[in-house]
This record gives sequence, C-alpha cells and structure tokens, in this order.
Amino acid sequence: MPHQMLIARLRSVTGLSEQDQAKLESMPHTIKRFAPGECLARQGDRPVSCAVVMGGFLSRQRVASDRIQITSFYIPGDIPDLHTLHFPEMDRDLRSIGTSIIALVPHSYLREILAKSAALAHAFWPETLIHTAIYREWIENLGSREALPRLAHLLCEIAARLELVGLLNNGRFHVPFTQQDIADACGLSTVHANRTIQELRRRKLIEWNGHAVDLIQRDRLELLADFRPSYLMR
Amino acid sequence: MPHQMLIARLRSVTGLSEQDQAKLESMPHTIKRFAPGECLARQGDRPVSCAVVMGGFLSRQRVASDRIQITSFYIPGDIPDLHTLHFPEMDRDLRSIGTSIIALVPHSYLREILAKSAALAHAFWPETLIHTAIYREWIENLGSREALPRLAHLLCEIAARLELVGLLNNGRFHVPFTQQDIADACGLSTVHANRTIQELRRRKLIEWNGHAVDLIQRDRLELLADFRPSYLMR
DNA sequence: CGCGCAGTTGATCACAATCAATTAACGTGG
DNA sequence: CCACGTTAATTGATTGTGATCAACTGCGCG
Repeated sequence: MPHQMLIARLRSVTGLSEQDQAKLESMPHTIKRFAPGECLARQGDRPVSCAVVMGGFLSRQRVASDRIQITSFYIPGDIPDLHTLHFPEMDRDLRSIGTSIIALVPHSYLREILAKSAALAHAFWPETLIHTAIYREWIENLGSREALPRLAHLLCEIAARLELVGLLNNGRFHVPFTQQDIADACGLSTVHANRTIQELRRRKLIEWNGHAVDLIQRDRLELLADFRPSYLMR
Repeated sequence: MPHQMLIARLRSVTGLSEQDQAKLESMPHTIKRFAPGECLARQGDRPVSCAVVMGGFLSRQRVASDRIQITSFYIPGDIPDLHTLHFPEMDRDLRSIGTSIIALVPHSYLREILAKSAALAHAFWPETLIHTAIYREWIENLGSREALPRLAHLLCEIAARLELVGLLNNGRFHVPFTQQDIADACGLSTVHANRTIQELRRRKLIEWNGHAVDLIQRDRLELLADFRPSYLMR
C-alpha cells in the first residue's frame, strides 16, 4: 500500500464501497529510490505508471534557455503525474530534489479500477484539483507579490502542506532544497533569493540552517506573505 | 444542450455508452446573460450549478490590496467552476469581461450522472486537467519571461484556445479585454502593458484596434513568446 | 589536501513601477 | 449639435526592485 496519508485522503471520499476500499489498500506498486537531481521522467516521456511520493521531494521544472522555472514541488503523499492517465505525455521534467522514495503504480491497474467504479474516479479527481488550486496561488504569488512576501508565501505553503501529512514539527521541517531551487521556483536570481532569505532571518521570522527550516514566528510570516491555507484543504 | 464544442470534446472520450451520450446532450441548463464587470460568483461563494461559457469571456481574479491578479481567462466552451463539484467554495471571484452568455448546469444533475457512470467521470476530469496545464504555462510565463514575450505568450494562448473552438479567423479574433485586464493577467502595470503592446505593434507582429486583435505574423509572435500549443490539446 | 558546490557580499545596471499629464473615443444631457 | 463627464490609451520623467557580474568564504567529500 502506497503512502498512508494518500490512502486516508482517498478513503475519506464518500460513496466508496468495501470493494473500492480494498482496491486502494491492495494497490500493486514497486518502490524505487531516486538520487539527488535524478529525473523520474522527462518532458515528452509517456510514463506507464504513476508516481506516489513516499519520501523526499520532487520538482516539476523546465529548462528555458538559461533559466530553470520550477512550476511545482511535490511532497510525500502527492501523485505528481496522475494526469498522465488522461494526457499521456509529460509536459515537463520531474526531478528528485535530494534523495526520494517513490512508489510506482501501473497505469493499467489505475485505469482498470477507475473504469469500473465512478466512486473511485471521484476519489482520485480531487488529487489533481488540489494541485490546480496550488497553481493558482503560485500565479498570484509570481504575478503580484514582490520578493520578500513571495518567498515567504512559498515557505508557508510548504510548511502547511507538510503539516497535513504530519511532517511538520512545531514549525520546523526538513527540505533538501538549495537556494537555487527556491530561486527557480520564485522566479528570482539566486543572489536575490539569498538576500531575501537573509532578510527573513534578520526579521527573526525564520531560521534556516543547512536543510532544516524553522518558522519561528509562523503567524507573522503568514501575515507578511498574505498566506491563507484554505486552498490546501477540501 | 450547452456549448457544442464542449459536448463534442466530452463525447470524444472513449467508452461512453449511448446512455451517457444522451445524458450529455440533454443536460438541463438555464441561460443567463452577464453585464461587463459583473461577477458570476465571488470568493467564498458556494455555487449550486456549474457555468458553461456560451459566449464572451470570463476572468478568475482576486483583489490583493491594491493590485488585481487575474489567474485565468475562460472562453466559450470552458467550465470555469467545474471544481466546485468537489471543493464547493470558490477561491476567487469569477467575473464577466464584457458581456457574456452563460449556461448554468445544476450540480445535482452533474453529481447524479457522474456518480452513475465512471466513463462520464473520465470525460469531465480532463476538462479540469486542461486548465491545470494552462496554469503551469502561466507560472512559467510570469516567473521566467519578461514583459514582451510574456504578453506575446498570453496572446498566442488566447488565439490558440479560440482557434480550438472555431473563434479565430485567419489570426484575427475579438476580445473584450482592456489593457488593464491584460496587465492584471501578466503582472504588469497598465502603463507598461501599453508600452509592451505598442512594441508588438511597432514590430508589426500584431494589430490591435478597439476589441479586434490581429496576429499578422503569428509564427514570429509564437517564436518571440516561445509558445508551443501542445499543452492545450489532449 | 584540494576541488567543487552552496552560500554570502559588494558594485553596477536595466526593466518595469510609479507619478503625472495629455490625448482620444464615446455617451449623455442641455 | 455642442459641452461635459467618463473611460481607455498614450507619453514622459523619475524611482526602485531585482538581475548580473565578480569575488570570496566555508564546508563536505574524494
């Protein structure tokens, strides 16, 4: 059984029969480990299975001439390529940030159980809708906030998402990100991302040593970022 | 029967029974007209029906203190609030740009037919996935392109989407947008959006008089914008 | 021990925001 | 039919955020 939080989310949808629930529990899958920077899939690939993040972080990204733009991060419990069930081709690279543990579930199995049960289709659909809502927030973040609140918003979002899968400890969490990754997600240069992080530190809103981030004044950080987490829940 | 292109898209999904197809054709709906600037739904609303755009344009947007950020445009054939079937609350305002004609289809009906047929669920799911792909492109657009290619990309996207529903005439199309709307979508000031449009005109890539836009050198515009339309198709 | 990468810092430059006017287009009412 | 108000588009001047270029530091690792 892939990630338990994912299973719990899927099961929480009403209308699932005992059978459906059993199909979720007994989902066939193979576990695979990916090295830092390794690509699970590249733009143009047509994966034959969906990836469930069990541990670690992934990014969806594209190399645009000189810059890299990251369009999303994926954390444990996410299925970054669920849409390939309908649109087989990956539009962007899917890369492991740091080491990650991935459960691969064959398309064939998912297609089969989804075709047989409308309730299961209703359970999986929201998994893509959540990320749609996140994309909308990113558009707002990139289009309307300047560097400081923009970076703050990203941190708040990651913390909130980690919290939902139990990976946040009192405002503290671990990320494999480099400042380059943060810059690529926020559409900033590394230099400016660095300065912005320093400004957050200077204001005593966060601590960030190595791969450990601590939101020491989470409420004030969320205020600065104009962050409201409701979009992450259903 | 709401928008014919939408119906055609939905019907093109394999595995639909005669019954399913009939349910699509005979979808109950009421037609409503919205005035320029009027809101179909506001942030926090819980609509009881889904809106199918029959004519005109909508924007999803949010007033952020001083600025407005538009996160998406909707054109005929789109269902901007299909996700409210799963997440009942609107996260942003849905506004009519110019006058628009909307078909409202009750949630209750959609829920009923989707609950009974897994195939229908598979037909509607991609309607949200297309917009997810569009969001990803917007993130890249806002995060990694500067004003000129950014605005060009938006124009290319709108043209390509209109083309898919037969509303593009030899590179020419009609939009009710003001330059303010374009600016709000691109994360630019009106002044700079204006200058950027003028630069596109100066380079003889577009003509834009009143509400009529003409991509007189579409290929060169797409080159400038680094636009590839594959993300709009399935 | 040295190489390389991540992070930090400083100096300079450019794109785009802001502020401030001006012009054009369009309705409406006198 | 013209005066007026309103909204959209245009232009110029100035300011500032964030990019770029260029060292330099500290640390982990082979």
